[in-house]
Amino acid sequence: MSEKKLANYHHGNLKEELLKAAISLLIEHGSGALSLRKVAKKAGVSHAAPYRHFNNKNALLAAIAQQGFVTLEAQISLIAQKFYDLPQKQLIETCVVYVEFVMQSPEIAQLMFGGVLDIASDKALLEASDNTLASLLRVMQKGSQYGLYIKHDPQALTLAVRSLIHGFAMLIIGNQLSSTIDSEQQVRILTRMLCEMLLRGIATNESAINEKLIE
Amino acid sequence: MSEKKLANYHHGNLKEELLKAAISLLIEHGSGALSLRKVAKKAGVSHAAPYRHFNNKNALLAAIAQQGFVTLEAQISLIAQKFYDLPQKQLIETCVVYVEFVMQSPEIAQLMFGGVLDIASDKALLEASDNTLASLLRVMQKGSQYGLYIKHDPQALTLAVRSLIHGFAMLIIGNQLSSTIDSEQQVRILTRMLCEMLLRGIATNESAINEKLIE
DNA sequence: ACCTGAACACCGTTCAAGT
DNA sequence: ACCTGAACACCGTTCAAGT
Repeated sequence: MSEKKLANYHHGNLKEELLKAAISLLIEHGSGALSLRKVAKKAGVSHAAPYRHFNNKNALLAAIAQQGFVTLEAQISLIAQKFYDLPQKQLIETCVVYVEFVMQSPEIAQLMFGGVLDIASDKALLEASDNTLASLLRVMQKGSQYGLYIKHDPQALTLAVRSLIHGFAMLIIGNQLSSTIDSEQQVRILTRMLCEMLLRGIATNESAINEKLIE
Repeated sequence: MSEKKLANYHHGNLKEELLKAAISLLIEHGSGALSLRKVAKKAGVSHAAPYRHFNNKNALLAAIAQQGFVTLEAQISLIAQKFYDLPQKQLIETCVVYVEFVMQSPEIAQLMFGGVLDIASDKALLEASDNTLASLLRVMQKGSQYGLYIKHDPQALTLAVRSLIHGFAMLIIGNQLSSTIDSEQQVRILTRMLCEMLLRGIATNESAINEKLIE
């Protein structure tokens, strides 16, 4: 007993260990079952040890969310790079990647987007969040440069795409689409369909002319 | 002491009292601070009393979510009735109402949509959720009858509108749009803008033709 | 500098006992 | 039938004390 304990006593990377332990508990048993004490136990330290590395439980959760934003940003940037000269494909594949990320890590997505954490109060978290948004904005700016979109500025375009795909992803992990969704393949198809609908519109030309949209 | 206590002892509407107490605690102090024991205290009963009326804490939360779905459904149906022969206005005002509901009751919205509750396992909750979705579907069907939309079936149209507006609303309460949003009036404007973008599309005709959307 | 163990004020849930 | 009070196994957080 004492041998392993002594070896780990000042191991220096307890912060990383705690993060890894927390993430694996989160994925295995859900956020409802995640306690700091279990994280500490899983990392092999006392329940008070995490407080050397995180101010409180929320700070640990914020670190997980931050890591989530970094991962998502990397995936979006990878897509942007992969389809450098195909802005419309960039857009669609970015949306696919976004939805797949949320579906693959629903608990982490809830930490990132659920509003429990005060993003603005954590500098590193805010930066990671901003970077993710910036990568999406870049995709839309690219499309604008290619003359892909009508009138609207990239900020508005980003908000529209972001809302659409975020809503779809959150509906999925919120179990609001259980009757609509049955396979991962279908999610890809629906994501593309939604992008197509936003890109081309869902109104007929006649109705768009015949009825005033804004009173 | 005994007078009031005896009067309330078998008051019969403790279930309603508990719900009201829970909702007011939820609104005042957030879901993180909501405990069954505080709810019981606020309702003036012992901490074990709620278990006569709810199987567990989640059952209480499910009842709150159910009530939320009923309220939202009523608001959507009211809009549909108010603009009976203006399907496009129906759509836009429904979206406005949806976003305003979520903004006004973010904690309840999280219960409804956050995925913590297993909606399918609670008959009453599932029914309320289904009714809400049905009211939105009816709005889209109405528009289809009026020839407002191109090709897509009402299910697909509903998914698109729902994703867009749900995403926008959840981004707002998830504090993801703090730099974009500053007033309630602006939310209305942005909601209308997003609806318009989905209705008319964001792609130029040229780009929609020049580049294949689906590989 | 880093971790432990006891302590405190909370939880959700159960259950015998009271009315 | 409905509620109470004690009890249990958990929490997050703090802090003196150990190495």
